[in-house]
Amino acid sequence: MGHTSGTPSPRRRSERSRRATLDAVFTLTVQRGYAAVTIEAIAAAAGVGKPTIYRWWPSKGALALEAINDKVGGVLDFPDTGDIAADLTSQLTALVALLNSDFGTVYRGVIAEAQGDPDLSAALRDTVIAPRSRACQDRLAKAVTDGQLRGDVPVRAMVELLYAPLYYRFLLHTDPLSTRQVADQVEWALTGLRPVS
Amino acid sequence: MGHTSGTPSPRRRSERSRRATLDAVFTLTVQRGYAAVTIEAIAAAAGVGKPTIYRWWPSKGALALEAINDKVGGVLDFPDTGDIAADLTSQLTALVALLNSDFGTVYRGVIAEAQGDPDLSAALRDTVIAPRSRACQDRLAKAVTDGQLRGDVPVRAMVELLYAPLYYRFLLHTDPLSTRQVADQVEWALTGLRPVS
Amino acid sequence: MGHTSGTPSPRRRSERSRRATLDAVFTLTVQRGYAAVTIEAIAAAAGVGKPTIYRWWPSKGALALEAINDKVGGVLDFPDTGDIAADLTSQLTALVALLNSDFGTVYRGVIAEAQGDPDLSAALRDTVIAPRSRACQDRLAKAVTDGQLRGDVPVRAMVELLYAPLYYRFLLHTDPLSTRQVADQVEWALTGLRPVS
Amino acid sequence: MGHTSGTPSPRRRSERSRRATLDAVFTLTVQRGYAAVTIEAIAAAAGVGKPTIYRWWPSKGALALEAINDKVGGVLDFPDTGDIAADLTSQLTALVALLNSDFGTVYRGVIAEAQGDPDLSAALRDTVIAPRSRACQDRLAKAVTDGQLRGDVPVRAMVELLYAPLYYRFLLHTDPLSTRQVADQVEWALTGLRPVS
DNA sequence: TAGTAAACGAGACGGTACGTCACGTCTTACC
DNA sequence: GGTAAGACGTGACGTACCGTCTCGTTTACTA
Repeated sequence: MGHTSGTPSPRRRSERSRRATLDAVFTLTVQRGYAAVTIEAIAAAAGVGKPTIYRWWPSKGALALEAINDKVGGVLDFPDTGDIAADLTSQLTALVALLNSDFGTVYRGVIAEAQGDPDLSAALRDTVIAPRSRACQDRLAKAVTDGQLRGDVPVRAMVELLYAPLYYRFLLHTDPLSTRQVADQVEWALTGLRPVS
Repeated sequence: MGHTSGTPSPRRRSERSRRATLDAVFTLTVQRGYAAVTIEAIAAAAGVGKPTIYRWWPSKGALALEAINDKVGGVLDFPDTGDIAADLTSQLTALVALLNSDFGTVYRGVIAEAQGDPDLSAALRDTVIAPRSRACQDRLAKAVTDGQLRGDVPVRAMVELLYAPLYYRFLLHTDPLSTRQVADQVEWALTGLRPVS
Repeated sequence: MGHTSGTPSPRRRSERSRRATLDAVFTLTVQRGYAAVTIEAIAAAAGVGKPTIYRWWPSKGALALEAINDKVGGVLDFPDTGDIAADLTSQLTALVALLNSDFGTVYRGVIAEAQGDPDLSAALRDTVIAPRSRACQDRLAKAVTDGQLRGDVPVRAMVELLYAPLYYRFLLHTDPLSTRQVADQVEWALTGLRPVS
Repeated sequence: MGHTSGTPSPRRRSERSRRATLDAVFTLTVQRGYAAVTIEAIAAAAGVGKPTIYRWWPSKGALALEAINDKVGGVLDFPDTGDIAADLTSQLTALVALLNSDFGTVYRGVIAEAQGDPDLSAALRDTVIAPRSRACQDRLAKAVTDGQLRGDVPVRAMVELLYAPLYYRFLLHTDPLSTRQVADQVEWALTGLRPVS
């Protein structure tokens, strides 16, 4: 839907146009906010024709998602120092820094758009969230094996307990995200809210 | 911004138009999805003129937010049976049911729109999230006093640890929200992820 | 076809927009040539929105046709001095002058466009050509009654014999149209149309 | 204008492509109407690359004009039975038949396009109209010499008096062209052109 | 019990962006 | 080297909504 034709052969594709388009999405979104960016403006800023954009991406959301993945694509490995609390803290701190950067502005827009676009939602989950969640789950599983974490809680639930508060603040704007709180939040998630008996 | 004139006197306001408009937003959003609903369609469905809508609401988001608050407005009291785990479970279960209903569709749309609209974001926080968060915080504070929860963790952080995973699934669509998992999730948040020593 | 909706009520129509649009078509066509004029350019030059144009006219051709009729609308009466040759000469001379003016540029464009648009072709025939042809036929019929023209040649054929050479030069650009040749041309045609003495 | 480069050497030119292109123009124009035919569609239908078309023809009009000349190119000789009325009737009847055939559809399109394209207009005049007009003029001149036509009317004007009514109906669609009326029309025109006995 | 001023429905308006189409140019690979 | 295929930048297309602005018409307070 939206494609000019049925997925053209990428052999003759202009890498120059691809790069300029992805860069323009990022720049414009940071400047004006995601919702205010139009495909026309992207095309103009990138020095690219609109049909070229529609030839390769079905929507602004798909374009922005690729821009995001293009920016942070390779970073997938989870640290393993042996200390699960320290590893989680360093990883979550990095995520907070990322969400507070220009990247966060674009990411927020994509998440917003995905609320009304199932295809984009699936792509967002599959290319951004799921891979990182899995990397985290692997590290948590090892911590379980090491005896540092309980074995009777699904690692998927652990991931949510650790990451969800960050997204909560990121998307609902109740409190600003700060890298300084991360260590405490990890600790509270690991220790639980009940008093030490 | 968006108002036809400087805040008209609400004395002569037509309650019939207000009701029809709010109902139309809700119905249309459920039918077509939030992003696909236009103010023109709302006006037509409600049998209302466009200027009437712009006279009373600055944007589709503000309109949808009022429709939401109109739907679940009064429910603000937090149960207190003396058992904090049970109270949290019942409350979170109710929220999950709500998010999985038609209400969730509209709510999702408003949250999405708020990502690019600071006014709407603030209104969403102040009228929907903050009051309920405060009610929960009060109940948690009492549980701290009762010795059921630790006193060295801020209640705001507790609220996030409990609610955030629900919003995480609601907005990122990693896993479906189910009322059956709520009790376990509450338990894990309260107990922590470390093994029982 | 092309209408935004099914013929809106003309009661609230903006006369200012109508005038500005018709004037813009004329001005732009004279400046750039009919084929080079776009509806976007018309809208911009008239200070009018594109949808307003599409609301009231189905195509550029229909718009240009109305501009033409707006320009020369009332002139329909055929002179009658009693001398058919003189009357035809004055009328045809006026037509040649018109075709050689800015009007001719627009008229040519409409005739060209009508070649591929049956609706426009019919409208052109019914609103421009047929009424004037009929007026001429009436005058010719009177000349027949007066004994100045043969009665055994259909007046429609007479009209063609008189007018067609003008259109021939106008559209095929074989020779320039000149007002000075008109009298001779009328004379040559009439020699054949006069009653056998 | 439009040429990819400055007139390539026609020695290596593919006759197969030329033929297929000219045939495609004709077929598509008859099928869809001249205005609706695009160069892309011609290229696709002919199994020819677009640059090949632009290499050899400057515009769709030039292409269609060549297709026309390719179709009726050789027919230039005017009959001479000694009877000018009969010769004119047979020739004009043939033209009417041609204009009412598929050829007429393409021809109409070219004439329309020529209204806004001086180059095409000149080419149309020089390659189609002028040669046939000259052939007719020659025949008429002989008839003058033979004493069948007046000597004081320019043969160019005679040509117009005879041919213009056909083009008038062909382009303005006031009445359908019929081969049966031709003899009468020739007669009416000639009555004026015959020498005063 | 009018008179009147507001809010109202309807919808035309000047705009902006949409997603598509065809243009004419250019590049690549083949023959 | 001419050719087919087709991606490219460009720009106009006709449409959908935007938010504003008249219009007459209710409607409900005032006098």
